[in-house]
Amino acid sequence: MRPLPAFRAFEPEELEFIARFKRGELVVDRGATVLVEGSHSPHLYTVLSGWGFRFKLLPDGRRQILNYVMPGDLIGLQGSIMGEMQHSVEALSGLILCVFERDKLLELYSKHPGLAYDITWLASREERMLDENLLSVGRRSAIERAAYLLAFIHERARAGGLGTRSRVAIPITQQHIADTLGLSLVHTNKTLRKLVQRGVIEWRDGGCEVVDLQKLLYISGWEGLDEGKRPLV
Amino acid sequence: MRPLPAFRAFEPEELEFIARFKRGELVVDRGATVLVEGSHSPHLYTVLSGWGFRFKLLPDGRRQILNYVMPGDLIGLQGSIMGEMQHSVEALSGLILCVFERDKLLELYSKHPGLAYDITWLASREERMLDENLLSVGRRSAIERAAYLLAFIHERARAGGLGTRSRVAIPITQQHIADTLGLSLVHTNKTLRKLVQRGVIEWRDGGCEVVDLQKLLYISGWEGLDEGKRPLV
DNA sequence: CGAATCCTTGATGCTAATCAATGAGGGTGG
DNA sequence: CCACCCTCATTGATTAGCATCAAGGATTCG
Repeated sequence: MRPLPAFRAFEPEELEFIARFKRGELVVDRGATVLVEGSHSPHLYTVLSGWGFRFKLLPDGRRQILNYVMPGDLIGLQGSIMGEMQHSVEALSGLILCVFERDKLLELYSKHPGLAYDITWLASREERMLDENLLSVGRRSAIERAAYLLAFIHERARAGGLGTRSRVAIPITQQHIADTLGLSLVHTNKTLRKLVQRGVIEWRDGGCEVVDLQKLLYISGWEGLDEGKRPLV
Repeated sequence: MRPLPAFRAFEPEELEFIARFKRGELVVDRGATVLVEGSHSPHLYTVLSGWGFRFKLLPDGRRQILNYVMPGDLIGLQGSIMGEMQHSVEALSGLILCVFERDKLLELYSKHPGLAYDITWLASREERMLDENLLSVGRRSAIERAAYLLAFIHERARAGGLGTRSRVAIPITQQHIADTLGLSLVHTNKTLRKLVQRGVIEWRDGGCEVVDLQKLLYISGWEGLDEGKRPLV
């Protein structure tokens, strides 16, 4: 994954530290829960392959999906830094994770300021994505939200090297989209049908694909992702 | 502010570095904009006193307030780390800011890993607050959202040492609340009236005060803030 | 073949948006 | 000092967007 154009180049000693920092790999099945709200995980993970999502639940079961996780994303940082996980993470597809020891995070901060900075970069980027999602859920109409979300996921996936030739199969159900947008399942379905009818997306066999990104961006009123090189811890 | 029970103790050399890191103080009037979306600010700030809010705008003027900033909060980190501000910040009251040089952030990371860790802690905490706000806007009803928001602001302010004897005057208009909750001004007013009638909050002269925190928490279905010691950069 | 999961569609009702208007301070300039 | 304006809060009437209810179809899997 490192050679991908999206990722910054690392120093040899940084790579060496990361290799030592790494504890092992974890394979998670589709639908399994990786991290649970309220738990104290001794680990921190980097996604090597697959898709997942972060979410929170209300006591009565209402679910809000906060963001999606894709290869290169760090998960469990909040739990490592603040003690207790405040959200859960579930696998959308089979997931391979690189496992890190939470306790070694302090060592990373003292010995590798460049990597520490990268971690802050990732945290900052997550915040940026959340800001945009909150804007969407709070102020955009149903169709704008749906268009924004799909364009956003599509762009992120493309930037991370997923899919082939501008096409990405997004492994998601309409229930996930509904829980991300803060809409009901039924209304989400009706909204997505409109996008399909306008020919901007296609929906097939348990997933979705963006057909016309430009039109999707236009509907959402969003300008698209604009990230330079990013770190990969 | 440092002696407050909410903040962690620092080492003398850390304090010394922070003092050198500090560039000066900035006084901002109520209603003024501190940081603008799209700009490249050479500075990073810590709030010394006053209230403000972070927000984003859609091209047609719809506004979403993302979070509130209070004494001890760091603002502009996103801009410093990722280059361009992706949100704006406006002063809700008169604001005094401690100004830091963006360029010295790298030096901080190399020489003071403890402080670097603190900055990540703060970023992580911001993410946690955003997660909770997103859950609120996406999945809670109007009255739950309003109750949650006011309880949340109240608790944060109390934890930061604002107000006296469990009472805090929150310097906010109903338009701000509406733009935070993703509701219209009219509906927000009607919802707040219900909270006033139930005797859980009071609304007076351009602000709001929580009267019965327990009942407010009950209405919102939220369990309250639970932070231990926090850093203050 | 029955069960489970996911998608789809129509009917109905409620929550919240929009429209419209009024009132209560506070500040400013004549 | 008062008339005017501006901001903010408030309230009623109407409309629209979305939720909820209900049911059925398609596909996969054991």
